[in-house]
Amino acid sequence: MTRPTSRDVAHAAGVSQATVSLVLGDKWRGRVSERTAGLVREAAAGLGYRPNLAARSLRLGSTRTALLVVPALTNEYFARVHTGAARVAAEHGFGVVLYLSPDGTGPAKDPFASASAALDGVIASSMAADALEAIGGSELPLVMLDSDPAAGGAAAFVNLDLAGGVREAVAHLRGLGHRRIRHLAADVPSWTFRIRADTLAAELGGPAPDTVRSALNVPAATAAMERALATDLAAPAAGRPTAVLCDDDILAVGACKAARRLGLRVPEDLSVTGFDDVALATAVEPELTTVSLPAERVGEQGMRALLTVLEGGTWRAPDLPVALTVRGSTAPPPTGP
Amino acid sequence: MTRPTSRDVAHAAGVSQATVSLVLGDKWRGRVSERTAGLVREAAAGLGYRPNLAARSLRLGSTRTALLVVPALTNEYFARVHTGAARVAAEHGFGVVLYLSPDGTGPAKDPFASASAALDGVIASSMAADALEAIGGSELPLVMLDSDPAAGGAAAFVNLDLAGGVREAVAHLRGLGHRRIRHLAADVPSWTFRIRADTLAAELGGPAPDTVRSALNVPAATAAMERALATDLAAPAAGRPTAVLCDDDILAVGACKAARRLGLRVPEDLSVTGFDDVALATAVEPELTTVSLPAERVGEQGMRALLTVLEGGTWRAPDLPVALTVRGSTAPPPTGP
DNA sequence: CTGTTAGCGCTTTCAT
DNA sequence: ATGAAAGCGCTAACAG
Repeated sequence: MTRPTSRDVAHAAGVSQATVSLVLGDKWRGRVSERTAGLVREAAAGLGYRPNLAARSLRLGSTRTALLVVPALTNEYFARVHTGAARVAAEHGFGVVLYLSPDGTGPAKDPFASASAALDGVIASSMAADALEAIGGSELPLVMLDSDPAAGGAAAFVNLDLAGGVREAVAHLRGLGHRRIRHLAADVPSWTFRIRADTLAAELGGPAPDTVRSALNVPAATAAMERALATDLAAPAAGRPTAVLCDDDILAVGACKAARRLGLRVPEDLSVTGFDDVALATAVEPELTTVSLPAERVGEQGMRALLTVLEGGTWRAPDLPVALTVRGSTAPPPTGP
Repeated sequence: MTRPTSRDVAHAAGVSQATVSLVLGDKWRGRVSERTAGLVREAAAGLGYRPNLAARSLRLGSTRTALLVVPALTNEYFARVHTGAARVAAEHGFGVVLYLSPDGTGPAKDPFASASAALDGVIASSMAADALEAIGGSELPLVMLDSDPAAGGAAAFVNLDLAGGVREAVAHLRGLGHRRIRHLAADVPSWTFRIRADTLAAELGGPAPDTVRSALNVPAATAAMERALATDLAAPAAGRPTAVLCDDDILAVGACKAARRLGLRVPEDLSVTGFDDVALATAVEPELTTVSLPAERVGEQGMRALLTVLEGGTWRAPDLPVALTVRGSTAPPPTGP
């Protein structure tokens, strides 16, 4: 009752192992007769033959497996990136194994200590940069997601037009009449967030004066924003920020909660915009005006880029477009008293 | 500049390959001298040696890899199950590879078509039952999560005390004064939801009269509940359901949105309870009263169970306890007009 | 204590 | 058109 090997198939079909390999590897055109090929396939199916991947990898020297390095899957954005990457991988007979960077209690200190760590390449998010240090020495092809292209160090980059998203959000708020915009920034030292801050500063014509930082979870964002709002309310109303641009939907949700706790209505008293457009954005009320990011496409492109690099090619592509989705959390600022 | 093999290490250390294997495999006590062992480790470190997992798997016949079958990681519950499973796996030198069942566009039709599919065992959620059919023929050890233990077919089961959770929720609502409780059920043919319905029916002393079914996403739940509520409001107030027990936090969020759209306040006019206690539950307002499920523990236990089975052991454990977390979405029913 | 040897299941020349 | 044989890197008997 042990698993059938290619030798068993060969024996059953009355041919040699080599022939089995050719037929099943789809490399037999003109080298094996139609009839023999049929016999082999029948025998394989009959025995329920499955090639032993370990043996194949050993022989071929490649595992057809990519490592995806992200901070955590509980962040829906990354769950979607994974989905996209896994889909494209599967289409090409590749597998994806995850390495969750040590933000939480990541699975392993060293991605290569993990048993599945026989890898052909790595796809990594900028939010998992620290984890990459562990990989550092490795000579594997690397594709960076949402990272500073100028930084180099990777074989390919997949980026979103985040600057465009920020500009769209700012234009939307300005169009509504907002003059002073606060920035609720993610307190994460990652390029994907720095570019938001830099773009906002450029838009506002100077370093953003009203920046608040918060960890990437709702309670932290609520607390941070509550403090900021309390300060604002204590000061004269004139010139007070009337809108908050948030680095992430999670932060935006926190901002909304904070506003409501202090008796402010969203969007009548305070406008809020988010980033990502995950399910959360439409789960809350009011639904969030937010910059929609094509998370799955990021994963897909990342995998395509890696595949291309592995084939010796070069990967170049424009930034993925993003778009502001206007919903209920933004409105004109309150009119004077 | 090719990757060093154990032979290279042996050569560098001036010993044989076998000795290297013993030392690095930590099986050298009393068989190799301290000094030689040190030499080997030094040489390995110096060369940056990494064992070739494919070769090891081939030799050992086991891959130290488990397949985790879940519907989708974008559901935070399953992302957390994965986190738990991956942690325990890593502690034991195992890897976890994911198979997302075809609810969405799963990565592959056949989990074993995937390249990473050199597996020692499978851990599967009951919500991914269809995917298991594809695996059907396989002789791999199987651990089922949240599935009917009476159904058999698996080497081990990891279950939650969902019935206890339902009973707690009902008791809570009854204690507040609710007499008629509606059930917003997940329209998913999976044991984890059937047990909720069955327990509720038992509690109510008969088949739940006010059941509404919905797909597991916020918009669907909102729509389904909106319809139900509209009917209720058209009927006389007396005897109208005053509380909704939802199979999942996602559904509960939908129920809250529906209520608000029809001008009902939560919890003053309608009480709502959820299931899972994911981040969403505290992101919305009011925060959800919900049955908290230890998702990561489910993943951990699942992996432990599989490890035990792989070692030839038998796994038995009581259902994991759950607990109702009371927050703002439940209150006494409205008093008569 | 350490080295030699065989072989896991597969792919791929090279003969025939 | 097919078969024989070598070898990928590792581990586990068995010798010495």
